[in-house]
Amino acid sequence: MARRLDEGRPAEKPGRSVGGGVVTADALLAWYDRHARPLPWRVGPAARRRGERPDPYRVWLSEIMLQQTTVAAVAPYFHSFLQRWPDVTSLAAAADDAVMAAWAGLGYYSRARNLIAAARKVAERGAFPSSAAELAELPGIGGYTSAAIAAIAFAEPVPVVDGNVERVMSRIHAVARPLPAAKAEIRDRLAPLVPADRPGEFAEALMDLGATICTPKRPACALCPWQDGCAAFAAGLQESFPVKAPKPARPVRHGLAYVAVRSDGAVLLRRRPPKGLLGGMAEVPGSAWGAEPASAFEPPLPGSWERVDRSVTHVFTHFELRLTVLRGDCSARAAAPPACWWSPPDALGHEALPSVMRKAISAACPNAFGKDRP
DNA sequence: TACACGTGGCC
DNA sequence: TGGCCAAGTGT
Repeated sequence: MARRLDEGRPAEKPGRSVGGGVVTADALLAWYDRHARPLPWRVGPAARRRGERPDPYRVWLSEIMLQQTTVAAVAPYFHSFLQRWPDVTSLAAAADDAVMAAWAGLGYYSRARNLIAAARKVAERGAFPSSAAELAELPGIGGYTSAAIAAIAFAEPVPVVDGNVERVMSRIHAVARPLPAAKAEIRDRLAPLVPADRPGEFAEALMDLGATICTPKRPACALCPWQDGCAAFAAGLQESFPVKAPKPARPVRHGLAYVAVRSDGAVLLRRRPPKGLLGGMAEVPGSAWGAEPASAFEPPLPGSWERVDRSVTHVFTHFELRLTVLRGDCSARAAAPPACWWSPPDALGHEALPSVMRKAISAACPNAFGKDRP
């Protein structure tokens, strides 16, 4: 357990100090007032001063999209969702597959399934709940997201702990316990710093600090408003925190993918099971994925199948997939097998195809897709 | 607690 | 180039 270096100091404003400077909400908010990132879903400090308040729908949508996903990847999806479904009522009324197709490419597809379910619950009850505890009852909203929405959209003074905050706080206090076990300690150390008047901006500020100054590699400590109170910096060990448990090795799995192409360019697709990996998304027919390369596997249609030169490699979080792609050319009259459908060229780009399946189709048909992703 | 769950960018 | 990383949640 890391010893608190600020033990015994007089309790004025909550915070810790090392070299005379102090870690306070005021210091961070003053930095944020000057350096807040302008983000599409954010009401910045200047707009807040003018009385503008965040829209809970936009805050919620952005927070779901941002789970384990970079700002750069989210921005175009956020804009396209907002244009198509400007409020929770319209999203609640959307067809499931339209939402899944709009989410395609962003990853972690259970988020999209939970997004639909949560939108319908909110539409049913009339509005978003305004407390972190109630928000956490909605599907797809856990400890981080409930706190973030409650703080940013409803000004509830709760500690908001994401990966950025874990990094910042683990450095400030030189937390020796590895993540994720240290999460409770970090939340407890953050809670007394949360200001009652600007809890949402405090959360946004801490995340901005982690994203732009207190970065994983080569943090810009010279620019940090909390530098004077940082135990890791004082010891010259800022890059040694946070301590993390080692990650397990990533196994390789193999599979076969059959890209059946009709003479008019339509591609044969089917729907994956609703839960699990890529749940509810579209795919080309293929074998199961296993540790050994598949030997014999029945094609979805009879005919001649030609192996595509380059197999497709795709890295998931917990395994690496190597797909052998086979292409078969079919007549315009070929019937789709049970539970499959032909997707015409002008529809293919609008299907709920995950990236790995777009790779497989592109390997067999290099011009199958235009630039139709957000 | 530990694992399943996507993707693309960076160095 | 391969490992790491990004505003986590559900089971």
